[in-house]
Amino acid sequence: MSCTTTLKNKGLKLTPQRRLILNIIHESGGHLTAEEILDYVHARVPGVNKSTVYRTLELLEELGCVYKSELGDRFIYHHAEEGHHHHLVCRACGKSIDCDEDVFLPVERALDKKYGFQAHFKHMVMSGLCAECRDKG
Amino acid sequence: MSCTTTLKNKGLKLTPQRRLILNIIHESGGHLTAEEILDYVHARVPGVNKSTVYRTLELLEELGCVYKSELGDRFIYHHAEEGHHHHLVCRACGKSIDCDEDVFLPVERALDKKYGFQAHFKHMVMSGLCAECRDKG
DNA sequence: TTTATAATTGCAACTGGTTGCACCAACAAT
DNA sequence: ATTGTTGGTGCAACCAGTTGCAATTATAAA
Ligand SMILES: [Mn+2]
Ligand SMILES: [Mn+2]
Ligand SMILES: [Zn+2]
Ligand SMILES: [Zn+2]
Repeated sequence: MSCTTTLKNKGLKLTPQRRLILNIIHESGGHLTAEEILDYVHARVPGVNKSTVYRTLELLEELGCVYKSELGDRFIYHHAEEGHHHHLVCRACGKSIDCDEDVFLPVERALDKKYGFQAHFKHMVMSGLCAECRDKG
Repeated sequence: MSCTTTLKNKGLKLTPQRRLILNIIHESGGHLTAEEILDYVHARVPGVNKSTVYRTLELLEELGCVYKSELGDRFIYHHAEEGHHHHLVCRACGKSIDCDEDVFLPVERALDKKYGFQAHFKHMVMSGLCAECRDKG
């Protein structure tokens, strides 16, 4: 479902500020921090308040329109309708490998079967050792 | 390996402040926020500075002595030598289900096989729908 | 012991992000 | 058209957590 209809279905409004923030995340193709988004917003419409931006990001995440992922020491935002994938980040060399979205299917099935729990793993960022760094160290 | 030897092996010191923080996390049995840890530290030794506490928590996490997990809107610290498990948190009713640590083994094996990437999933907190709430909604 | 080196802490200033609140805009009911 | 209600924004004060730095401590070399 599109962000626009998700908002409307909940009686929420697609204000100019929200449209602007959604456009910025969408055009970027993913991986913007809140601070970067705030900068882009100010570059286009200087008057928008930072609390509006942070509140909008929180709202969009709760609605499932964007995903928030912990990447190293910061958080990045990713449009939910972009191509789905995960990231493997090497803690030794810092390299990031794109990862197929299906690797978590066995976990989702096991959690459902054992606990009746319905979980979805979206745009996960995993820290670990890449093949090269593992062979060295 | 124990925290003490991990520190010594890296030329780092087990100062009274660090020992105190480790004891607090260990005795709690897990799930303390940084702010709660800071409060417990001040209750025992009022002079310790907050920057020391935050820097110590960051250090212990990097060393792998404690795990930091995102639980809802806050972060909790968990002693690495406590019993290993994960948490399933229902986003509808808030209930937390303890989860077997082995559920991520298929993912760890798949990442290793497909990408040569070595990842370890420790004390994960997963958001989703529990059985009861799924049946209702 | 004396000196050099590196680790650690406390302090104070700073910053990213949050919160309470008054005002404003959209919309529905009368 | 008027009123009532709900949602959204800007503003300013606030707070948790970070950072730079000088002073302190432990350790090792001379
Ligand atoms: Mn991505
Ligand atoms: Mn736990
Ligand atoms: Zn690597
Ligand atoms: Zn539930």
